[in-house]
Amino acid sequence: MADEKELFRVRLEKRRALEALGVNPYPTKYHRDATAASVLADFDTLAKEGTIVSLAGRLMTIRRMGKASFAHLRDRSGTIQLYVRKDRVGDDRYDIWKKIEAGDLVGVKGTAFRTKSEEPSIEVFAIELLSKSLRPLPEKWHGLKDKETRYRRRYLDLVANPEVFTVFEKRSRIVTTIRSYLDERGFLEVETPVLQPLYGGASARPFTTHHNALDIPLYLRIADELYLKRLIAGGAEKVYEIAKDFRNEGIDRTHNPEFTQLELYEAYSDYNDMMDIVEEMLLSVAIETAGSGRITYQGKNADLEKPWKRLSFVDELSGRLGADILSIEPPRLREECAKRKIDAPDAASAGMLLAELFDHLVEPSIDEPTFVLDFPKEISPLAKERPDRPGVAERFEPYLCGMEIGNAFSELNDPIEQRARFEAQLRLKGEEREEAQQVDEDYIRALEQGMPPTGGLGIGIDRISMVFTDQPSIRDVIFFPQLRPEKTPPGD
RNA sequence: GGGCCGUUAGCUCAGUCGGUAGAGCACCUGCCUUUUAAGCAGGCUGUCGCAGGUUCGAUCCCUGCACGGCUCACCA
Repeated sequence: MADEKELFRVRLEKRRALEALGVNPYPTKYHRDATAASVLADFDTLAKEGTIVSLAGRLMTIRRMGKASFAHLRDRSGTIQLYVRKDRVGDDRYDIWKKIEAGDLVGVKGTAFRTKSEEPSIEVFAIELLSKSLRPLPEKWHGLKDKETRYRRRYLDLVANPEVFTVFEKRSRIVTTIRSYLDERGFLEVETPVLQPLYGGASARPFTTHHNALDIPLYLRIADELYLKRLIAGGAEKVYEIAKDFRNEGIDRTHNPEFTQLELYEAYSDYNDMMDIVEEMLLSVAIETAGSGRITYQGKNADLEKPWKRLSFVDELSGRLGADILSIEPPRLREECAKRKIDAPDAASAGMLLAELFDHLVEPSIDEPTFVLDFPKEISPLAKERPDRPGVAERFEPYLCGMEIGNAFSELNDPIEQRARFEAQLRLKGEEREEAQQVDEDYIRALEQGMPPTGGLGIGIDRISMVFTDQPSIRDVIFFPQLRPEKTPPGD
């Protein structure tokens, strides 16, 4: 009687028995006027005044003792003990109660009292089945640990491990805090196309789909950048979008094929203003989620109350290599890579080699909240060049707790230059054209119309959610992370 | 894609130096009106991830595969 099918059959049997007793196993509504937490918060008053409270939730445990039972009822707010006595609910209702089991959703009415051991409880006089559960609960003591099952059946994970909710509540507060921050500063929240005839705004492989009526290929966006900047060209001045992007690439602890990004653009600003926004906005997120700017991620501390460290990509890497990286020829860069056993694809350009070297030599040592500045222009096709430093882009990437959490720049708004940059990208990427920025002629036309000088910023919402909820994997901040489909789906 | 680890009952896990397997929880039956990892008595439960190989015999050893985790690589 313990294999899965048998457990299911036994529960179905109980459902039938309940129906035979005139019980609808799936009624439409239940009126409740309290939660476990609200009762516990106000317990002594409720007990003294004998107030009738009505609660609803899932039965997690039942301890039956013949003509009386104890059970724990859980709702989103918490857990409270129920005491069900035969002489209080009546013989008929007690027969029904005997067919209700752990995992079922019920509504109860009763009064507050403390047991001999002082546990605050509800003495129930009316109990109603609200939804029959046909599958067993995971182990009551050890819970559900298997990660695969937890990710695949998040509903079961949430039942077995309610603390998972707190991570997602925090994630929600993070997004709310960001919205308030931007709304208060006059930013307009907008929506731009997910389905795009050209993909752009990042270097990544897209998901491809097809529109039947138009009979054209469409791509799921890899970024919203180029559309948001069209709005800036149209005079929007301050816009943002918090949206899903899709990148057809590998999955690991920090990458999910669909992920959420904040992108914002502010006219008449530059990347320095974007740094101010990152510092201020994330401090407000930290205060909201952690109570202060001091946070801990996986044992590492970060203090967001201090200004972020500035680290120059070009200077730092030049220091490590003992030469000005912007004037090193590609063969020498290849040597440097080889010396350190860093993979250097034949097609890699100077800029790509520099990015490789940086990722291996500098990135691992980034610990404090840091803005990595001064990226080579060649790997920053949408960013303006620094007027005082040719070859260097007005761009930065914020790093929090060692993790890259975004990307920002003074937006390139010279249409002639932008076209040249797009074309250079296509040449550089060679066969890997799919990852290159495509030449978006309409975007260039928008720049030709005239886009003000603009600062732009992208922040990975999943990544910062990992940090602010102290979760080691992106899968722990996404309810339904992408997994390979189950080999044998349920349903026999 | 490479390396390492995992996969045994619904859940959490043990185990078999090769002889087709166990515990606790859950579940079933009975008793029990202040229990709380309720208790007592009795009971049920398995393609040991999948497929080959070696062997008289494989859940165990070997090979391949699947799924997952970690990690390296790739990838903003």
